[in-house]
Amino acid sequence: MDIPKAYEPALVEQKWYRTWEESGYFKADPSRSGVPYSIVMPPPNVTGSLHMGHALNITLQDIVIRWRRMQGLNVLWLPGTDHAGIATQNVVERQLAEQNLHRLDLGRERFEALVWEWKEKAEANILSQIRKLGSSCDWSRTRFTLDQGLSGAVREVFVRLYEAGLIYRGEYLVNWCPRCTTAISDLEVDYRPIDGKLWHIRYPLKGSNDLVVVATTRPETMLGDTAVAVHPDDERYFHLHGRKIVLPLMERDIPIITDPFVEKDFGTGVVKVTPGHDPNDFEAGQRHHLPVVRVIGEDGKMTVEAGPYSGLDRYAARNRVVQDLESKGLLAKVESHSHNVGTCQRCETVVEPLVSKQWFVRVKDLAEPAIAAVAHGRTVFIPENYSRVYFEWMRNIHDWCISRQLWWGHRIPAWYCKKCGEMIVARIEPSHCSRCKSDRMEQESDVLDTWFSSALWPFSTMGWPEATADLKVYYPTQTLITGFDIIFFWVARMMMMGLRFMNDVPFRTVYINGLIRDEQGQKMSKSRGNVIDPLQIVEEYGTDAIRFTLAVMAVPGTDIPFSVSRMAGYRAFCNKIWNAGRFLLLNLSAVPLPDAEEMDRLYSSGQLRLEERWILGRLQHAIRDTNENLEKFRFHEASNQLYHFFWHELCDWYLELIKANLAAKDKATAVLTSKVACYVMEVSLRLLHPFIPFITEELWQRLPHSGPSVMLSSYPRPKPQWIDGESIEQMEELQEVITAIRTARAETSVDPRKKIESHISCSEEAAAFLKSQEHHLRSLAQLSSVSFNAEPHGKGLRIQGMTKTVEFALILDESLDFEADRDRLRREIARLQKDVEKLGQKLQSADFLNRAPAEVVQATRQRYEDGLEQLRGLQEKLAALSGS
RNA sequence: AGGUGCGUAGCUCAGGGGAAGAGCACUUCCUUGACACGGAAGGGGUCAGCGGUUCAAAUCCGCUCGCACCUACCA
Repeated sequence: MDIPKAYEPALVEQKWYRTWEESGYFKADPSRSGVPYSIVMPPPNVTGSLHMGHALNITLQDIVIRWRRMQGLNVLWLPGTDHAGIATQNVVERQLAEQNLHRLDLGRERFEALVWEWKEKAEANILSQIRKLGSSCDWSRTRFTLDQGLSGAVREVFVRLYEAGLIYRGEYLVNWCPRCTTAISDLEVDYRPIDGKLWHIRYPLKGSNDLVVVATTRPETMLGDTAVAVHPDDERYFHLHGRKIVLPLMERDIPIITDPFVEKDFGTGVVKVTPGHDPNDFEAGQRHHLPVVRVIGEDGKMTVEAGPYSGLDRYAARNRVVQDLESKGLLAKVESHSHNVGTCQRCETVVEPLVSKQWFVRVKDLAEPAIAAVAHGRTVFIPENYSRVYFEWMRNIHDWCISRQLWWGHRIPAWYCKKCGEMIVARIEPSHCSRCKSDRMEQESDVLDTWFSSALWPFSTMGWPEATADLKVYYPTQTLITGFDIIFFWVARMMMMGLRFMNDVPFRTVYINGLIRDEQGQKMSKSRGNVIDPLQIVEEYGTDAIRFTLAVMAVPGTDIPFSVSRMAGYRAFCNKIWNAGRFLLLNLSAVPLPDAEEMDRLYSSGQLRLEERWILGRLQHAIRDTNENLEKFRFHEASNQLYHFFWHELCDWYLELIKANLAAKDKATAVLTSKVACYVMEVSLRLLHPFIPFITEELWQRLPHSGPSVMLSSYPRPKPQWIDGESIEQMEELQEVITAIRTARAETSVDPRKKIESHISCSEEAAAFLKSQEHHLRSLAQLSSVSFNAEPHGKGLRIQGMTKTVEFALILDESLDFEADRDRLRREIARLQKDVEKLGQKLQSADFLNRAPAEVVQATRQRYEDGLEQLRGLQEKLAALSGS
């Protein structure tokens, strides 16, 4: 048998992935039987390549999908990518900038062509990375948000919402990025603390020599002031009510208004009102019907409305305004003041709030059913507290600005008549104006916010608005797995759109995965230089190792400090699995894999030995736990528990215990042992497959199996009747005795290879049991002989020890370290004494005896008595040793 | 300002009302024919602090301290 000593992922991953894909194992078929189970993959942006967050997200989805597929469900996992408007446009713009070019130099068409070129490359790269992670998604259904089909869905939704009055166009204050030269939504603004200044400016009161002092962090906006406001109840300023201000520098009269939005305690309690450049002021302006003066333009420079400051950059204008005020004696004082400044999430430029004509979705009516759906549990968040995050935002939702002044995205399906100005919103480009019949129509140049198309993803990808078989079978999807950072951006909007256009929630469960951080818990970022490239990790450690690591660390909703050293531990686990398989391959008698009936027969035939009944029982536990944990999306517990089962039960004990029998000269014994071992291994591989698909497939194929692929085999279901309490207890006893003997040997520095004589005294019952397992005692504890309840013959030195049920002596014919032995005994005695004391106290308490459940009291008493007895024994041994 | 989460072994983290867990690191020993990406054994924790509920609290509740994050907004 040609099987390498160490698992080499590179040799198997590509091979199996290609086989799976080419055999069509990933393909969904709406016409097949089985309960549908679908997931749409959160589409990665075509901005670059996958990061660890994607690796986590994709791994978890694949685990769920492979598990459900093996359970026999009718599975669809639909992959794809997102055009990511601003982000992708920025990437290409940056490349142009390197050649000293701007997109305006190219024009819209040529620029778009360039972005498409980029997209093709990025997408190909991303999809191949997704493959490398072992993802079993249906590639025949791969979608891209700018695909023809999806674009059709976008248009359809836009038109329907417009016709329903839920989309409107108007002049409002929006967040504007002067660098990207586009509007961005509230969610795309990051606030950062900035050490700024608070300028106190004297505003002359009209018709008097009085001055009113206002405080501002943005003096340049005063050029656009159209009022000054005070709180209506502020006694200090009652005399100002109804008066006017002569706005300095601009020398125009503006009213003093009263409005409760003014905070009396901040600054001077008098605030300048600039409806054109501040969200609060904009609203105040609407309340008081103030004119809007736009002094800062879309390029971040002062407009003609700024008079003498026109053409200056907004920051240059600030300096000039301050200088001019100072020279006129109108600057009362300057304080340093730290405050939050909004910046563009994509390019970090300070955002300029400004009034412009934009498209909006009226969102209240859409939000209501989406709130209700979660409130009624039609969609459930895991962990559950994220529903609070969702509610909080949904209940305070603002209209959604969906237009972007970009070139990369879905062009808004609105046309304007160049002749009469009529606007037409339509599914197909109108050939002429419906009002004046002119054929000089021009399409709206704005594109839609990326999230507008992403919001349709769960159904647009399945062919909506056509009534496709996919939609019928696979919508709503079962599960969405995504990060908390896009609950508002994406999850909430999919909820709204799904309910509106499909009349049902887009997914039953939203599992929120955590953020991947570095080992020190720092966010991974290029600027910190702590980014780990998942594909590089895959090359170094293998896909299975990274997948298992991510699964083990995936505690729902909490961040994951990704640790390479920890992953090395899970690579070792893969290697362990490999070698367990290798061991069987090298030692099995040639037997076919026993089927379920044969195993049932064997189990009830009474031929199975302790270790076999035990491991079959433990296997059922593992099966049950894995299924239960996956059901609850507890990936970390599912995988951790499998790790423990496979390594520390199956490998450490079971495989060790069957070695002799596997190699037994007695053919029947060897065959029986082989059969059970085959079975245990085969089930374990199936159990592990969703987590570590490659190594399990490779071993499964090499070992006795039936069927074309482990990924198509059935997922193990527990057989509770194979959980045999007696074998588990007996096994524990055996393990305890073996471990105690090993400990005694190790601590007294007996040569580990030396077979030694042993003597055990215990109850008749225990003796009978241990006698039946004598071969195991000998091989695992390195004993030459075991005698029971008889005085040891021979006069060698003795090491003594005990467990709950036995006392033992190991006979040596050479000197040994008695002091070490005494030390060991003293330590054990001290430890036991503490325990026993604590238990004794508990048992003294009448409250405990009366109120604690009977089985707890019983268990406590048992432990107490065992402890006492052990303590007595140990003290005797110590005394004997000290005497010698 | 409001909210959420976290503080458990040297490090990174699970667990969660009835005997402290994992990976890595550490100590000692072992190249015995699955595996040194290994085996055996071991050291190491008043589970942030203070109070409360309970027969029983690392676990539930309250407060304090420290650390993250989210939302809102600060003229």
